[in-house]
Amino acid sequence: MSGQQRGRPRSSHAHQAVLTATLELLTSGGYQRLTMEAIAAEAGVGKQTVYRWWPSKAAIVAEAVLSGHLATDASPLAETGDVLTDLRDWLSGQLARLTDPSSTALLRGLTAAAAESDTDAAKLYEQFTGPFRQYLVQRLAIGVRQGQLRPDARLDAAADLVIGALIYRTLTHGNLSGQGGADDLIEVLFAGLGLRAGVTPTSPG
Amino acid sequence: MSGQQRGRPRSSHAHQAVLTATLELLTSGGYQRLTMEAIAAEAGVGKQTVYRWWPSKAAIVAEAVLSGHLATDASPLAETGDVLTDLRDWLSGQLARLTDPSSTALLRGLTAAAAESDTDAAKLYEQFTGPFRQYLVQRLAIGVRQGQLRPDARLDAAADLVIGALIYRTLTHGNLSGQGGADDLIEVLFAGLGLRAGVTPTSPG
Amino acid sequence: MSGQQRGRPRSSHAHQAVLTATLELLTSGGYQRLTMEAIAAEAGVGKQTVYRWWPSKAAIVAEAVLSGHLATDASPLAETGDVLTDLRDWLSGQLARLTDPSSTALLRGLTAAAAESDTDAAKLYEQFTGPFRQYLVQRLAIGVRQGQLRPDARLDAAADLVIGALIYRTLTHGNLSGQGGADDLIEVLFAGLGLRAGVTPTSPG
Amino acid sequence: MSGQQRGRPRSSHAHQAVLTATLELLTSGGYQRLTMEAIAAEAGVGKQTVYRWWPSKAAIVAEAVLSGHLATDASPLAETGDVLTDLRDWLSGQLARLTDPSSTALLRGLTAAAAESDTDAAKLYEQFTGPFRQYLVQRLAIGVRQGQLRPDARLDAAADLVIGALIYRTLTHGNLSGQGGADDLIEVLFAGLGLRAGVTPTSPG
DNA sequence: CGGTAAGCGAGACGGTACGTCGTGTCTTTCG
DNA sequence: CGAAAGACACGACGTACCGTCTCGCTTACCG
Repeated sequence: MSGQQRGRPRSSHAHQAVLTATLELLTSGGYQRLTMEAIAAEAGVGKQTVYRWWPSKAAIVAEAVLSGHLATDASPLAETGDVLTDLRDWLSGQLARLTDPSSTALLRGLTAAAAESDTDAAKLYEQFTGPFRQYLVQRLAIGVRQGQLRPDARLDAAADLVIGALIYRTLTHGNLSGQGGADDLIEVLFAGLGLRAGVTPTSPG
Repeated sequence: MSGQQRGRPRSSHAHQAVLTATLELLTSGGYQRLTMEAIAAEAGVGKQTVYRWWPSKAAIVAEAVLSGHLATDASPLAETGDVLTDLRDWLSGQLARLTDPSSTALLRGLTAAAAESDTDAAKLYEQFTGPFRQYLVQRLAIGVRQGQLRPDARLDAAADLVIGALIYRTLTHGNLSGQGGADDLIEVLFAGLGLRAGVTPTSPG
Repeated sequence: MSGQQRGRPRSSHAHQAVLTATLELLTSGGYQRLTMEAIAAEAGVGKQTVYRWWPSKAAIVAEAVLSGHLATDASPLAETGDVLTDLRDWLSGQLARLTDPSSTALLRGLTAAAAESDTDAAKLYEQFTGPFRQYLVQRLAIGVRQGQLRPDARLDAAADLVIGALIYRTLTHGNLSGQGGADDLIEVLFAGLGLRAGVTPTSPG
Repeated sequence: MSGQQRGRPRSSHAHQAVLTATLELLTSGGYQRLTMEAIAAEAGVGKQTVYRWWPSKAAIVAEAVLSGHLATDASPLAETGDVLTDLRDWLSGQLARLTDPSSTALLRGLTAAAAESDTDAAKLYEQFTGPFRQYLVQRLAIGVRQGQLRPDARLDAAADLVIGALIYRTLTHGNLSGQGGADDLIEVLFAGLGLRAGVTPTSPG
């Protein structure tokens, strides 16, 4: 009878409350207000409980991101059949979202969490950007299969360029011009991917 | 004129010592060791002196970057006449530098400094990446003038893509494959810039 | 009942250590060395713990005095049956003790603590001198009961005079002449200034 | 002789302003507000000027007291011919003055200044209380000469008792009962504790 | 009358201590 | 035996004064 549940079981309620509190504090007050004490207090949870489940602030943020508590808005790209349009729309949407203060707060907080921990940094960042990267590559791969893109296009590198630019622009430029910014990136990107005949990579207008 | 010198003039020695100490601590111990007290102690300076000159840690790092105390290795691109070669070499060099632990520590510290201050973030980041961006655009502009690149190429967007990718890869990937990584990025970039006939953008077999 | 014990109880060990450290620093280095940081360090205690228990330095000193951690040497007067002898001996003893550097350091520190806080001053002083005052009045009262002193003698006023003189002499005179000083005070106390016939010293009806 | 006047003479205006500022700060805000910087600022004087003239805060207070900038109200006792009345009136007046908040602030500040400096303490205190003591002894001596007091009365000891009691009562008791308090002290002083027959209070020859 | 020397207000300097806040660990009681 | 509560040792924060040190500017005496 040794394998039996002893003592009080872990409270999944506490677990959820911590993740929710983390979201709340991160989007509202930035990374500065995201202290372990504030998380515990906001969640109505003992500090020890937080430390029992997560080794660091970065770990909490990481799980909050992965578990969907943080609205990262990582959505698959549309598949209209035209990879150019789909990518442009997706990129415009992402840039639009990044004008929202809570999104920039989140991204900045994430960056801070990554920067502060030598060990968790890479992991955290990859977990956060992973889904975006995955959706991007998936859609581009379809474009390749459909003959719209060169078969030997470096999809991974392209995804890195796109995501890196998104983050970089968010962190540096105060105001992002939603549509124009996307078009410029698209412009550079698509010719690089070897867009074939009949498709004009230039922007509308 | 009322704005004349009153009281003891500010010590440029103290000023320099703080910037030097900031570099030392940032590259050696990471952003965690970069406390105001450590900076003051390392510089042999009173804390008040630090606060008298800079309002925040981010501001110190920003000036340390700009003043050249931090070896950011932002160098102009070579001009061999072949923009492809020049960009590839430069990119390889940057990626190689970013494998150096002190460089990643610096970049991470910079990111942390940017993330911790809502106000200084954009400014700090732009100051740090500004020179890189400028050199990139300059060389690409020459390529345009020499007819190697499309006259309507979006140089700014290309620079954003490159720098964003550099930072992103540094923060996420533990190990960067110096040559291959650069080639992939080059591959995507150059066709996008409308590389003309006779120049092969593909990587070495 | 809502007022029940929650969380970790306060450490009486820390409490004691602070009082002991206060004594040590006060008697050895004077009030200047008695800083909150020094107390915490000497006691092996966090500063926060000190502030959690006491609102000010004066409060710590006050409790250290009351709790007997500070050797104030407030002892009852002997009862040989002769109030004159008992008072003279006690007074000589106190004056002798006050030639001890650590005692003067303590008294001076106490005075400094009292002076630095408008609110705690009176309380602190009274707590310190209270026992002395009490023992004095007690012995004098016995003298009255035994018919050695006038039944209408102002014992409180006499005690104030004695204690005030002790403090005053300690703070002003560098060197106190143990025996002679006591005798002079005794002389005045017991016989007064010897008001001559026809003059009534008592207060108006 | 080399000791002749060279350079700009010291500004008596600055000197006066410092003493006045010291008074102002000491009586208004207590000893806590009496910082060197506050004195210099209030006096409109450079800090160095203050340090050039006085080695310590206690020294400033001491001179402020002596120079009459501080209204210590040390006045001679009246000489109506009746030493009892004169002393009682004087004592009542002093106790009345000591109910004034600015007077207690001054006395407390003085005590603090004395307590904080091992070296200046005695000197400072004696300078402050000296005049009071002197006036007291003078009047008592007249009483002796006029045959109202015993020729062998210990006048110095009596003065110490009176002044000590005044200070002690001010520092400890929140409210001093002007008249009654004086009468009690007078009672003890003049008639003593009324030692009964057969007991000789005098000291050894 | 110009030179020289010291005092002047101002304020930055290297320090120390302040009182607060956050860290990660611990020790209670309660469920 | 987990979880809340919260005290613990520790260390960094940003501020206030300390006593010292330059600055540019008087204000005297001097040769």
